[in-house]
Amino acid sequence: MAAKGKSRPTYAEIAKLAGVSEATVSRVLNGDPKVDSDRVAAVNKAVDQLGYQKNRAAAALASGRTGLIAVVIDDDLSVFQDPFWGAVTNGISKVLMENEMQTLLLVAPLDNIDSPVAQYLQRGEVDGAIFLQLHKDTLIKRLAKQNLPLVVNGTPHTSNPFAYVDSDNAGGAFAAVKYLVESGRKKIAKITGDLTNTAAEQRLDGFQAAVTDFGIKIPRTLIVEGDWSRESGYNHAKKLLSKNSDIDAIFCSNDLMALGAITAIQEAGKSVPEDVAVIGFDDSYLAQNSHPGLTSVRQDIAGLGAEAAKMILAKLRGEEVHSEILPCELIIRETA
Amino acid sequence: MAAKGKSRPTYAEIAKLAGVSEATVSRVLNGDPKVDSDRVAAVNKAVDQLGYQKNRAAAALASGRTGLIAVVIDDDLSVFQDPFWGAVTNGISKVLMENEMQTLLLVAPLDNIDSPVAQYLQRGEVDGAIFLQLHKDTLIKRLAKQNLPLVVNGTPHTSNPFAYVDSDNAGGAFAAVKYLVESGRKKIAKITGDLTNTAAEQRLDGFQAAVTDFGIKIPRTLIVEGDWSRESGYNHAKKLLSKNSDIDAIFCSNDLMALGAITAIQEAGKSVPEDVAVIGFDDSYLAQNSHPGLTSVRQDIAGLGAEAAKMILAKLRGEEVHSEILPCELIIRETA
DNA sequence: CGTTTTCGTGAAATCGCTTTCACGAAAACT
DNA sequence: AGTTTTCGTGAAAGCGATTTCACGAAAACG
Repeated sequence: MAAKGKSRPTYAEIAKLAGVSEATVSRVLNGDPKVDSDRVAAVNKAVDQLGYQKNRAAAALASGRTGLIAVVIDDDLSVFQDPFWGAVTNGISKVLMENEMQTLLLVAPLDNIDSPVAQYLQRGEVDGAIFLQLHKDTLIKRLAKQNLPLVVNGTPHTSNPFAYVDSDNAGGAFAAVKYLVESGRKKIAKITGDLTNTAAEQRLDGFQAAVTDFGIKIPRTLIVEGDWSRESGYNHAKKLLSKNSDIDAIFCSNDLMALGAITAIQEAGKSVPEDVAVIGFDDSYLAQNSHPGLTSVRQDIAGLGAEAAKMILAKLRGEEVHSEILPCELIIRETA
Repeated sequence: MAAKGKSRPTYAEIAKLAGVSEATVSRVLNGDPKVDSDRVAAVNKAVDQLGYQKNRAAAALASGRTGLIAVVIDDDLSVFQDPFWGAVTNGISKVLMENEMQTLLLVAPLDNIDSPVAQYLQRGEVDGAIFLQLHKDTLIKRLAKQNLPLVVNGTPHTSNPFAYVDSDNAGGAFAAVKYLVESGRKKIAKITGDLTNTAAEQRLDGFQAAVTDFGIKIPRTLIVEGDWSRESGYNHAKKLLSKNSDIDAIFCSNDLMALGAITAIQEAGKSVPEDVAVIGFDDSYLAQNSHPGLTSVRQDIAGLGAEAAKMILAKLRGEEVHSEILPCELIIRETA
């Protein structure tokens, strides 16, 4: 009576072939250590022989674990305009896949705490979540309270007990300034990102730490707040240069503003890097393909994703997880 | 005896509260039209009252439908370096989510037909798949044979019955050339992409169609094959200019090569666009943020994703699906 | 008005795996 | 040697939906 159809094999067949119970099959397939090794071998052999592959839905229903990790992206931020988050997601996906977990992409506005995404996450349809660049942490807090394992990419504002991964923004900024100082620059301007953003804040902190460390005096007026856009880099640089003709370097908190600054510098009749050196941040596609080549601080983007994934996996295993800060590297090209 | 715990409600509770059977609950929740309207109302009311949310795993096990669509990305192509695929994925995700489906991200090398990804797809753990930029179609063919609904993003080589979405590459190229001709350019060079790629091919076709249409003569030597890289744009442009000092426009099959070409033109002591006009393709982040602003052919990237998603959904509904070609738009900036 | 269809409905089987529980055998204790 | 623990194992009870099937009532038929 046994269906010899084309349908995929189940535990029943494996159990019969291996001469054990279905319970034992389950134990073997889930790596339970206390199964007699002969039986383990028998089951594995049967599995191979039948070309068995587990039905995830059934496993999920029975165990309550879906094998899915959500990558949550705030739509508002037009996150995918920049390849940055794509690369991070890529890194996440790779590590998860190696661990037989899958990546579920959740792109949606996160403003509303009762949005479909929020509901989805609370419904237990994923085993964990990785948030990319989160601002408001109301949702996160709630989810954390519900014991959904989660990891944040980027430093959260509040000192909540969220595990997070981030680049060493301050360290990267420090290295950039160090390099500028060592190449003889004295009057270094800084165009920050939107300072409500922790990354922008940290990059500024690193700048100031370096300035202090190297004992150079930078007047307050040389530090201005941009908004990450090319225009903001252009406008700020223009203003800075008109008021301070002796500026010999501008450090921008991202590449886009750096490119804007370069345009402003050139329009002011000065050359880069001879008159004014420029350093960006991110070592984005833009920096890599600009002309002249933009010197920039590179983040370990794939690493950011990979670490986040590893952290989630560790959490699922019930391990204690600590936040991680990944080092940045200064990539020297032509503008500094 | 009924557990009044915190666990989520199930059909059993809804059925009891609404005074109907579980079967009817299922019918209502799945939109079966032939249920008495009073009962529909009763069930809906109970659902609201209990704050019920369906358990996907259970539904998946029972129905064989997972509610998941895979977005398959070939890792080889470092697809996420360019925000293009991220944007497409974003578009897909949005449409799927509106239809209560989720996006499963599968990033992996697709060379091996027995790779984990391939297995995963064949295992029926997703209801359908959208392939981004696929080259070898061995895997696709096999999956199609297994009746996995799938849609390809980008025109496949073979004239297989795969449904696909693509931009009107030829049309976009045609428009670019038309614009060049209308602004008085006579000697237009073309740097193509890697011609094993269908998009590169189509962009060349469009170029040639326009050239023929407008009755201008372009010597063979003005059409060269690049490889999408900045260097290839630079090198080809340099060579072209040295041999043909009267070139007054270069149309490149992507933005990166266009930027390379601009550098070459400027190094040759000519100005853009006065001496030589340049048009790129993709209207990428790069084009939008270059200086001078790069004139480029924009694809409807989000539309590409959205259409692909809609096509998959239609296929799931059992509808006949036809491939779609989305129009491109010439974005005029400063280089032409 | 009797007979055949159609229609809405509920009971119950099912999807394939996980996990609790109980049990006998072996190991570790008095 | 007798008792208590530990250990590996299988039977069986879920997990929470979907779907088939059969049934009575209503509609349509002759």
